[in-house]
Amino acid sequence: MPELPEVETIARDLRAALIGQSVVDVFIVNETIVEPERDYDVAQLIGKRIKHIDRRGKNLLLYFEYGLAIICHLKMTGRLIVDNTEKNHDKHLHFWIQFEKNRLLFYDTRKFGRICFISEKRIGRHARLARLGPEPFDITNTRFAQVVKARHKAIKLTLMDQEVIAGIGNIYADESLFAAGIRPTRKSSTVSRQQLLRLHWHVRQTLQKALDNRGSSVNDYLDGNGRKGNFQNLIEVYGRTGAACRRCGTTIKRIILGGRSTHYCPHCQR
DNA sequence: GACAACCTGACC
DNA sequence: GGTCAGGTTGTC
Repeated sequence: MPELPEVETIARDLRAALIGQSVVDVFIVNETIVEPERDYDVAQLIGKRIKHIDRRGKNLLLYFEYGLAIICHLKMTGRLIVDNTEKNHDKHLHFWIQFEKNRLLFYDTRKFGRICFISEKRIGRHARLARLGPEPFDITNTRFAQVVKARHKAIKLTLMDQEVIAGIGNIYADESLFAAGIRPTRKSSTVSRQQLLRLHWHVRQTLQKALDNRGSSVNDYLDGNGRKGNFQNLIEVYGRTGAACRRCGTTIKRIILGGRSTHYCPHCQR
């Protein structure tokens, strides 16, 4: 479910609520969401303070004292919510940490999400993190144009390729390409350097706007406080199949690309 | 590249 | 009953 703006919003919410608190207890309700390779026993978290919380691509990183860390990927329906009122017997609650003042709960309807108990010094070598490309807000526009142009597949698939750029998923790939006026099916390598420089600007613009609106709650997404985002109300093409393009009135088209629904305006995007 | 797999729920 | 869903990974 969550892409960069959603994961970043959650990271900020968790940061505000949890930093500095000690772990009182940890509960794994469902082992299937825990990656089998662990650097330490979860009981070791008890008594340790949470030092900082980061995001890398769509991964959330929790750092505790004594070099203990947790990597969390929410995949499609995962949620990380700070809540003290929630009962523990929800069907989709798989993991939670009791802190001094708050409780952090991990829910996931489809159980695609994963939690990894890893030592801080090995985080960079975790298989999923090690392969991630640069963050869209860190990469320079010239470098962006370079790495995108080097790929020989549909530009939407390049944008969603986490090894090229980290954090862009189905919603923001569609929205960024609409903003830049580029058809999702165009081969990356055939898009001009000028167009790619513009695209990078629109990618950052789109992600920033989504961030300012606390992410998109199209289906399941809730922020770290259990509230919906607002960006779903500002979406131009994603999920608007058959509706009129707000820019030109043409009917928004839906095709399948890389197995994912892809939405675009046949008139505005060439 | 396309496709199935991992899962559950919503909707037609 | 079938289709679809903010993701990733492995197999043709």
